[in-house]
Amino acid sequence: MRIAILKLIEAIMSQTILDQCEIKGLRMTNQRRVIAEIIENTFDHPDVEELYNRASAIDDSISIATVYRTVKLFEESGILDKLEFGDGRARYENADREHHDHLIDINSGKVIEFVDNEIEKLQELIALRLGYELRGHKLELYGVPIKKK
Amino acid sequence: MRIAILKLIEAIMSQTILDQCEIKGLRMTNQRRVIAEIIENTFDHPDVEELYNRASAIDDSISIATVYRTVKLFEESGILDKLEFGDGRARYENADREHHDHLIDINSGKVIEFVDNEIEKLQELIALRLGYELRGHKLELYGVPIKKK
DNA sequence: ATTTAATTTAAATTATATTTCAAATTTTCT
DNA sequence: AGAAAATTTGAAATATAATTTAAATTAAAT
Repeated sequence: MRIAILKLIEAIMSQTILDQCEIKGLRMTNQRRVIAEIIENTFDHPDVEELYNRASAIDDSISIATVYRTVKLFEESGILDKLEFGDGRARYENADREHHDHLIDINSGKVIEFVDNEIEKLQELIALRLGYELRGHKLELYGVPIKKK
Repeated sequence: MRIAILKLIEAIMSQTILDQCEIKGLRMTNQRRVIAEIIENTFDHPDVEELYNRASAIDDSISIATVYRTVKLFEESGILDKLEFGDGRARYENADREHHDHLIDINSGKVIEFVDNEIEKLQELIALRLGYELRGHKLELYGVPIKKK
């Protein structure tokens, strides 16, 4: 019973991207539904090209121009976050996803996600000290695995 | 006397970019000298366009192609560090400068440098917890100025 | 000083992300 | 269903950072 209530709350809280589109009165085309669906179930940071590949696998009539238009639309609607990693391409992630940073294994290239509240708070504090309100950050740690004997 | 010794040590330690070019056997043209000079006395993070502007002010025969070529050469020689913020252009700074992180004003694009020992230590700790030995990191804070009344 | 090899210039080219266009299609409204 | 408006397609166009090219210049070596 309590579990049922929790699930209900969860259902109310977690709007799907489709719901958000609905609320915002966006006209829902099949292309937008496909892209929304992909973003919904994506936990990485695809660029437009990659989104286009994934979308094409589901509906191969989608054009890359539509992907560009849709991510722009979704971003302006607050559904997507645009990320700029310095490689020239914009990357996107579900704006609903929880924040995380990355640790990159410089031997294997493996990427580990982590969140550390202390460091999050410290960053805000540092920004504040410098007279700024923190709006975002990018933290990447580069390391090598510690050998165990 | 002790101060004199300190100054001597400092002189030995702090090679100019010109010295570094010498050591690396790079052919020294006037254009390269001008660019080296600018970087030596620069404490911000100019992009190529900006370096070109500053260089042109000193020697207006310098072409932007040379600036591109020279920053590439200097970067490959470890004289310059290439920075990639999210705006598509590469920025450069003297590789000799002490480590620091960056706070980027997302309204003006202004870049503020900072060092925070607590956050440095915390990063090592986080890496350690994840089973890694920290070898490097990249931290950028993005913020907006706090309005004062 | 002369020679050789590297470098520079200015313009053209490449590379690549993103936007735009006209025509065709699809969605929404009545 | 039918009409109007928005959207999509595929290709072409745009924007712009970075690289390359050929001819001219310059640095370094002899």
